[in-house]
Amino acid sequence: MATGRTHRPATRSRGIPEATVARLPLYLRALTALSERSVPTVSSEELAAAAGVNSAKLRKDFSYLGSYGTRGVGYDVEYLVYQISRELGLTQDWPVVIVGIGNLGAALANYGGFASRGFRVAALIDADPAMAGKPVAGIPVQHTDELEKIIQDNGVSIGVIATPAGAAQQVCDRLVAAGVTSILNFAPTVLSVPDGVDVRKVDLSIELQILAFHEQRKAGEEAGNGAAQQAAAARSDAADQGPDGDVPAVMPA
Amino acid sequence: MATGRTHRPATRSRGIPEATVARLPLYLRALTALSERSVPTVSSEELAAAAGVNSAKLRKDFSYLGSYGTRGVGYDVEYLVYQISRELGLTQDWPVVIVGIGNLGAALANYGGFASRGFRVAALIDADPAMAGKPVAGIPVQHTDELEKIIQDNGVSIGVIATPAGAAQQVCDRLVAAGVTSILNFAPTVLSVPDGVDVRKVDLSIELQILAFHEQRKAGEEAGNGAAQQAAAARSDAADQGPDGDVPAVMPA
DNA sequence: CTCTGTGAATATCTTCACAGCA
DNA sequence: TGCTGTGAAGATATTCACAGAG
Repeated sequence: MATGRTHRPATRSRGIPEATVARLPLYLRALTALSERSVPTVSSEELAAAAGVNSAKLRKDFSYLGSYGTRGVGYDVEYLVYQISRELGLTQDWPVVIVGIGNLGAALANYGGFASRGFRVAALIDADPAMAGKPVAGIPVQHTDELEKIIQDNGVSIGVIATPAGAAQQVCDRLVAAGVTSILNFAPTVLSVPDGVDVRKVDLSIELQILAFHEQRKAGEEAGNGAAQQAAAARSDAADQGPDGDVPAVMPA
Repeated sequence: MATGRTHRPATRSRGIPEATVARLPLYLRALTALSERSVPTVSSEELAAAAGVNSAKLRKDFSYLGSYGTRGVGYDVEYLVYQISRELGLTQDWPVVIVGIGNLGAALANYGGFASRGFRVAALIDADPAMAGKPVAGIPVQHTDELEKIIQDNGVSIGVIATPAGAAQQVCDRLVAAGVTSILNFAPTVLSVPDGVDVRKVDLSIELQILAFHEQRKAGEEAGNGAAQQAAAARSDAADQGPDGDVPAVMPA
């Protein structure tokens, strides 16, 4: 099955574009904050500002979910929180395992945001026998030998890989064989998985390199400008994780 | 405010599309691995497989950099490593500060991939006075009061924020005021920055939510199928930022 | 012949701009 | 009115498919 070329048509899962799905968590976070402040409704303009996107995009995104707003008024915060949560599948509980309990794995285990939204750390797994039984974030680390059993006993379908790069593919294979179909990969490697398994990666080094690229370009273009330029407060804001506006590129003063 | 309409033409930094820039680090990693194995040349097909992308995309990406390949042969590994490194600005040294030395900050400080490619941890900064002076990853933590001085003395233009969400914007403002123009944000908040400052974010919780969305859909579509995968159903795959597709691409033995 | 480089065709995403409901 | 919802336009990104260099 080497050179796949199964060429799926990119298949936006149901009818919701992938780009929209990636923004839903952002909206949800902003809405949750509003909800905690007991704000009853928001306009697309306000919510968009809070989420760091433009309002037309937000409205278009919501239009894929249905018509949950009221013209002339805005969106009901609580209702929207519920709808987005449901759409994202956060109304159910997702047991997650973290494999590789080094510095990063431990940090992830301790990360509060984990538990907050439907995700529950079902187990911590590490290959080092010395770690076995040692509690991290209140959860005892288990040995890799138990991996398959843990996955099955807990009905885990989401796995987080925080091992060194060299071990990642092997761990991945075992997770998938045991039934995991979604993987969040922190190891700096490309993982091969069968069709039907989702992989997302988080890679510090790649992010820094992308920043360096733009940084270098800034230095080159402003070619003489030294330090902090208090650009007229223009306060654009970092939108998506990816393409944020930036790029002064001969800014039109 | 929001509706600035400054409408810069999206300005792909020079002429290199953002999507291509985001993949260059991936290619570079694959090439570096080949280089270490002393492989002299690669075809677009092989390199694409190693990087987890399709070969047409890779060739198109490289075409933005110039014509560095040889028809009928492939690409010279060493040469390409050099060209991509230069394009990404990795031939120079980038001092980086990490602000917020909790579990995550400490993990990042210890992360090897940091130093590997032109990035150097110039300083660790934390608001907790009790942390001051304590070495993490061999680097003594300094107090937030020193932030501006550290940035200026070291000529830092890239900052990493690993503080709690509540402190992130404030830290961000100080970094920017001190001269930082690229920020990697690990805090689960949207940061506002002036024009000309790049922000990229890494957010565990968002990634998990995106996986949950697809996971839910899988469960729904296969609707009767119990455990193991092997769904014939339509497949989406890791999209967005992690454009490693399904990519079986097993090494051609 | 093989494999790059690229125009052209698609597919996807973003933004505009405005009809029309509350 | 004020704001949502959305067709249509515009911008990016991906993929195809093949001319042509080596």
